[in-house]
Amino acid sequence: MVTKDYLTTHGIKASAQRVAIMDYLLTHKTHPTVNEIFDSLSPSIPTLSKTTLYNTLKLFVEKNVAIQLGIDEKNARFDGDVSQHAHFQCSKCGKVFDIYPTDLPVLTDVYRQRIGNFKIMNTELLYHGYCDNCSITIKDSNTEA
Amino acid sequence: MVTKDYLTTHGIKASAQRVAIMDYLLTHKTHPTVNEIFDSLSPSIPTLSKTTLYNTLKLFVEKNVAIQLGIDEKNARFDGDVSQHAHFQCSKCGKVFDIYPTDLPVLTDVYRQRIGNFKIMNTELLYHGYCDNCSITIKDSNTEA
DNA sequence: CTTTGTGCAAATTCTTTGCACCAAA
DNA sequence: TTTGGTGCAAAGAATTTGCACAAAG
Repeated sequence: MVTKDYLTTHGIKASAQRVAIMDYLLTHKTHPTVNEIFDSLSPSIPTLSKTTLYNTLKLFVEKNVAIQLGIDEKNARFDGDVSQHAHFQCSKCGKVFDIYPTDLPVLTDVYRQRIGNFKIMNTELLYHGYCDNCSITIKDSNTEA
Repeated sequence: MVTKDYLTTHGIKASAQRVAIMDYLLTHKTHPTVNEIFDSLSPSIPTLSKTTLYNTLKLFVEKNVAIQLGIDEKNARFDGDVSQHAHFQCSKCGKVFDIYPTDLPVLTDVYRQRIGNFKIMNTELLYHGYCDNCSITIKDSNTEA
């Protein structure tokens, strides 16, 4: 299985849980919260615990096979796409979307530099606003959360 | 007092608590957490409650006299500087620094645009790494948190 | 009075920790 | 065996909620 190799390549010992979690991240590019991952994997791995999820996701971030997003003020969200890209969260529906550098006027230069004497290890570009779908409906109703 | 006018100008009714909190934000550009603000103001306003802090900060963000930062995964942090600027958090000491566009190669163009069909209301550019001070000490010790 | 702000206490939610059990090398 | 992974239950921390009292118009 590819995911297993992907983990071992990055210095992570494979286990059924870890493979399942990595699989989930690579398959569902929805920037899931811990709970969302848990709810999705629980049926197939009934014994799965939140503790393992937290442990594993922390490990993934340390080993650079996942990133933790700061875009959602409520929950930690995770992304198995570690390539350089920005995120957009809709303030109405809460969904998080990927925005790749090609969609942006200028961006890549800003990344991974030294600013003054600060050594930058990683960069996060976040946008909040209204997505395609909610930009329209927001005019009709005030059904904000 | 200037702060009081500042609040009323932005459609916020002034109260002793609100003025004190806004004052704190404008004076201490340290991107404080709720607890930091609470600990600082408690001595002078002994009855101050966290509830009021949460209420007030939420109100400030809604009225655009403060922004809530997503840079710190642990706690919400607030900034009374609503001008466009980026933030850097040191992974070692935890301090948050302001980075203004002039310090960056390109930045302002990226802001406040429409990307595809998304309507962007606000933008946050976050950097994680090691600050001036910790860039040096990190070589000597492994005293990471 | 009437509306709005404040703050205590309790409840919720998210995350971490301690410890015992399991599995693989 | 020995080491490392898993998961339950409890603890901890941050934030929200319900409600009563106080303040201002």
